[in-house]
Amino acid sequence: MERSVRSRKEAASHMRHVTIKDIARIAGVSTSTVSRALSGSKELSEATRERIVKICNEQGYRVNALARSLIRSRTNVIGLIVPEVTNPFYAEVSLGIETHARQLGYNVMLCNSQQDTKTTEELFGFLTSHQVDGIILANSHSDAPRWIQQFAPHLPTVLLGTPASLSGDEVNSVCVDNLAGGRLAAEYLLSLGHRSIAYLGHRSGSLTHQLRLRGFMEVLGKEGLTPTVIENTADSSSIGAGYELSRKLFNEGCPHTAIFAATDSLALGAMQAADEFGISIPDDLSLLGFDNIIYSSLPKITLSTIDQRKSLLAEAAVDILTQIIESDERDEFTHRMIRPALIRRSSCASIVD
Amino acid sequence: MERSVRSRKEAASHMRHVTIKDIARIAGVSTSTVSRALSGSKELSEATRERIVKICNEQGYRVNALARSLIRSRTNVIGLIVPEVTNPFYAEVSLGIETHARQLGYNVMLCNSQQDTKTTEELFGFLTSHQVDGIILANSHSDAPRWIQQFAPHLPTVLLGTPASLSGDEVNSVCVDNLAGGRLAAEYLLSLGHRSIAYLGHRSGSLTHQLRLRGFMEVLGKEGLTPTVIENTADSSSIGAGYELSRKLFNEGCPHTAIFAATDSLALGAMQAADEFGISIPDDLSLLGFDNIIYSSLPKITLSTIDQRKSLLAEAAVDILTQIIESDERDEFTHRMIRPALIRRSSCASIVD
DNA sequence: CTGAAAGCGCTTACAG
DNA sequence: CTGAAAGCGCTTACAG
Repeated sequence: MERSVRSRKEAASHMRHVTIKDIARIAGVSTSTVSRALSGSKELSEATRERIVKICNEQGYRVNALARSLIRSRTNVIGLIVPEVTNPFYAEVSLGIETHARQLGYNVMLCNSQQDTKTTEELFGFLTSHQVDGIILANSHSDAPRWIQQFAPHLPTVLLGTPASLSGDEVNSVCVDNLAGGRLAAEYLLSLGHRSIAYLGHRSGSLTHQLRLRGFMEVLGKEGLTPTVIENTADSSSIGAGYELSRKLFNEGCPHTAIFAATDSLALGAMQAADEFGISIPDDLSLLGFDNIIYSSLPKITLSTIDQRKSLLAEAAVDILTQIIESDERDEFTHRMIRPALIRRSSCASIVD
Repeated sequence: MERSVRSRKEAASHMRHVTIKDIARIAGVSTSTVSRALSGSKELSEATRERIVKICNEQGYRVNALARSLIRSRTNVIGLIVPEVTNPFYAEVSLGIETHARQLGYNVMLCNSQQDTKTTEELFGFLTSHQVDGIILANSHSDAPRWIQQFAPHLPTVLLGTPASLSGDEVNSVCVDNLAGGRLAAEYLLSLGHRSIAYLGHRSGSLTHQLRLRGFMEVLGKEGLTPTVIENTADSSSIGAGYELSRKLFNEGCPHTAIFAATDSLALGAMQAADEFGISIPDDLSLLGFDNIIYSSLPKITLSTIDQRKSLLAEAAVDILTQIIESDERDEFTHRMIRPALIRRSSCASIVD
């Protein structure tokens, strides 16, 4: 009788999941014992635990993560908000975060904010509602620290990609050392013999860009050199922006032997423009990027660049976040810098006099 | 007394979330009423519902999705398993799926399987354990239909990217019409005047490739033409594979005026090889790809190709899945084909005699 | 070593 | 229109 009601239900909806109760009944023990057998609690005999585990496998039992999380008040999932996964930088970061998190026993819920503040706010709400243990916000918008403070004041969070402004902002952050990156770029170009260099696509509103430029100028300055800074007034460092800026530069008769672009995308735009102007890279002009997005390694592109080391960024973000989660520490804030790396491909050549 | 215990707890861990009980106490109603006010149940007076909603906002209340899902036995989250988000094809598909799902009130949990069977199995288990309402598996491996049947026999699922083998496989699927894509490629190349064409990188184990080739040959056949098929024995259609295959072809003195590559990545490899051999595209050789990955639109690349229309694929997959979820229908299987589109860029030229 | 009981934060018949 | 009660599937002190 009861059996028949049961099967009716099963037919109507998808198969009922087998629960801890079913296992308990079959094993002839209490649900507490089953629970303990599964949680690896060592306060029960090896014999029963094995028997129970065996039954679970036979029955295809899977713990209901919802119920478990509800009672443990831990979900072991962390939220990740990126502008768009289709951006290769964030795709790599996402993969790195997911992989590393899984190794540490966490799963990630990935959300695309489309670089929209309202959406970002909603996503924070959504993730909170799903009781994530923490959130990583990957974003280089200068308001990002504020978003974190407003939208998730009580949750462990880390900001990936922008340095949190130097003081006052109570957020954890991970980013590449942009200052060092700028220096690295200058040293490399200098070592190749370049002395007349343009810095392409500086967005003065971007903290990241500011730091890159500062490091770059610092090193050139020691040689008594000053780069020509080409400002980007658009609001993103797109290929298109790099193209427009470079066209203008080439039209005016570019006097430089090398261009350091604020990002790889800008450099890609510069390549396109150079192509149209019959300027050969690197024979006529050396071109150095920043980011090392996947595109840059493509055949026919092979852009030399400064690597952001996305997997290190990803790992550091996960490490910091999980430490906060597991230590319950909310009064300290850590800022981690990753050392950038020079990637030599074929877009820079040395000047032979 | 109780108060002081409470605040101690708050200090120790992160702030306790405000629950439905707190709201009920403040509003002077029962938790049932609060619940009803939030679920939009219309069986309560507009006055109280407004009052309750106001209190919820003031208190920053957010429903606990875990508890709600547990009792509703619906999570409104769908699982998505892709090989790797860093693959631009899957990045676009992921973004499309997340965006469309969110519009329909679903959230997605994205997992990277790294194209590994064991990982795939674990991910199915993980998602099941998290009680997702359904799973989309984006994968072009020919075993994919079997994975679905084995790992998620009782869950709504859809396979994106491969056609489920024509009968027997009880899975839902969405993919581009590869046969039509092959035809489209042939028609285009023919219209440009090409008569001696190579089909580059055919993997005979791939159902997708088989269909592309069949459509391609069908149209050429009508003109009495047969393409030279260059087999790819490697297990993936990488840029590297395309490069190696093309090098060999060019070394042997390529007699063709056009190459149709089985995928864009292969075409990219062909570009690289052509560059090295001093073969100009499209002046000396026309090159047509398949997929339309983002790379193909990059400056200096501008590959003509057959578009897989990822956003349509994504939407169709979500639509099918949510319909199954909401209808509880488990005995029908739908296979949706998306029409491919020709993208003309600059890698194909017409032959002038 | 094992079980009964309480409870995580909700929702939803069932009464009124 | 509203409340008391049961229950979703688990875990974890508390007893024994």
